[in-house]
Amino acid sequence: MTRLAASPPPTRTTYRHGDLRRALLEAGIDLARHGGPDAIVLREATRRAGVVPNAAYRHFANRQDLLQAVRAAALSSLAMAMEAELAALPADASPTERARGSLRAVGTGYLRFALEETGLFRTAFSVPDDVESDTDPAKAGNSGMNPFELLGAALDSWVDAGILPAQRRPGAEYIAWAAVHGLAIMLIDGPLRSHAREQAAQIGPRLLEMVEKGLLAG
Amino acid sequence: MTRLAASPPPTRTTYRHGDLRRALLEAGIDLARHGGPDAIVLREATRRAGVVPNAAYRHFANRQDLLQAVRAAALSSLAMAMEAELAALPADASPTERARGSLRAVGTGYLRFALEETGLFRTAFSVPDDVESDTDPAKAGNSGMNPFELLGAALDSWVDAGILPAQRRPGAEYIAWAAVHGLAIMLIDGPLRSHAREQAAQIGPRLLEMVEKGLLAG
DNA sequence: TGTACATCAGTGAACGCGCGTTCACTGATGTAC
DNA sequence: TGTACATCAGTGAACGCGCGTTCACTGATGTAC
Repeated sequence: MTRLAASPPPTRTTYRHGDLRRALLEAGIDLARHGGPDAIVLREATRRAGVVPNAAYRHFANRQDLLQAVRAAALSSLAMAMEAELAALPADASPTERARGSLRAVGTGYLRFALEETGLFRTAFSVPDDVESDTDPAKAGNSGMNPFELLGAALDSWVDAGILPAQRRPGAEYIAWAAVHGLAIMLIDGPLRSHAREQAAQIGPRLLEMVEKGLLAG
Repeated sequence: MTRLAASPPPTRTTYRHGDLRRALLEAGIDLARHGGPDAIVLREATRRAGVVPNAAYRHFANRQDLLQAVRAAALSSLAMAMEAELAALPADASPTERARGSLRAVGTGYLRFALEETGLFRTAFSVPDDVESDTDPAKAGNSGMNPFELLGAALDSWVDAGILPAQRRPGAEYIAWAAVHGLAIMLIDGPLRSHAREQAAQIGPRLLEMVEKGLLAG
C-alpha cells in the first residue's frame, strides 16, 4: 500500500503505452508540485504511468534527464504566471505607467507562483544554470520568452519610456530579481512562511516599491 | 580508500575518546563547510573522529540532531561575520552615519559569509525555523545576538537616529533581509555564480544602496 | 493483399550502494564504604 | 588504602530501506517487396 489513493490505478490493454514520455513527464511534474525536486523519483513516475521501472530509460537518459525536463516545464509555468499578470494590465496607460506596471506584474507573478506552486518553484531553481543564454522554448511561456527574458523586457521598457537612464540598465535585472527572489524564499522557507499569504500581500508591494525607487533614483 | 587524504588517520590509545561530542560536531561543521547540509553524514563524522558509527548516539539523538548543532554553529559564524564588519566601522561618526553604516555592515557581512562560507551558509538556511524568537546562545555571535537580532538592532538605530520613521520600522527587516538574501542566492547558485566575487563587489553595494533608499523614502 | 523482417517499446530479474539506526555487548572510570 | 559496584562511553554485528541502473529478453508495429 505505498501508492497514494490519489494516483489512479494504471490500467492498460495495449502492450505499448502510447505516450509514455508525456506520462512520465506529467508524473514528474506532479511529484515536483507536491514535494519539490527531491520528490521526482524515477520509479514512482513509472509506477504512476503503470509501467515497469526501467521502461523510463526508453524516454529519458536517466533521472537527471527527467528532472531537467520537469524543471523546464516549471520555468515555463513561471513565465506563464508572469504573462498572466502582464495581460491583466490596463490597456489605456501611458508608456511610463505601462513600463512601471510591467515590472510590477513580473514581480507579482513571480511571488504568486512561488506561493501557489511552491514545489515547482523550488524545482525551477534547484539546479544552477544559465537562464540568460538559454533559448530552449520548453522554458518559455506563451510569449516565447522565459522568465528572465520577461524581466529583461520589462526593464527595457523602462529605458524606452525614459524613466531608467540607459547607463543604469546593465545589471538592473539582478538587483530586481535578487530582491523579489529573496522575498519569495522568506515567504516559503523563511520567517514569513507561517502566514505567507497575508505577509506577501503586505510586504510584497512594499518590496516592489523599494525596487522601483531604487532603480529610479540616480 | 574512501577516506580523504585531508582527514588525519584517527589514532587513539585510550578506550574513551575524551571529547567525542565536540569532535563529531567539528567533523560535521567541516563536512557542511565543503558540501552543505547534505554532506553532514553521521557515519563520516564518526570515521573522522576515529570511532565506530553508533558511538555517535551517545552524544546526538540522531542525524537531525547533529545537523541542528552544526546549523547553530553556522548561524553563530554568520553573526560573527556581521560583527566583524560592524567592528570595522569608524568610531568617529555621527549617529546618522553610524546607523547607515551599521545596516550596510550587516548586509556586507551577510554577503561575505555567503561567498566565503557557502556550505555553512546553505546549512544555516537549510531548515526553516524561527530565528526571531530563538534565544539559543549557540546561534549568537560574540555580542550575544544572532544574525536576525543584529539586523534588527541596525534598523533600530535608524529609528533612534531619526532617519527611519517609527511607523515604517515594523517589517523593515524582512524587506532588507529579502533583498540581501536574494542577492546571496544569485551569487552562489544563480546567474551570478560564475563570477560571484566581482559581481558581488559591483552589485552588492548597488543593492544595499537600493535598500537604504527604499527604507528612507516615505 | 500478403509475408519477412527490422525496429524498438516495454518486461523480468537482479545489483550494489551507503546510509541511519538498533541490539546486546565490553571496557574503563569514579564513587561509597 | 583497598575493594565492590554502578555508570556509561565506545564496540561488534547486523538490518532494512528504496533507490537508480544494467542486462538479456519478448511482444507489437510498420515498412519493403
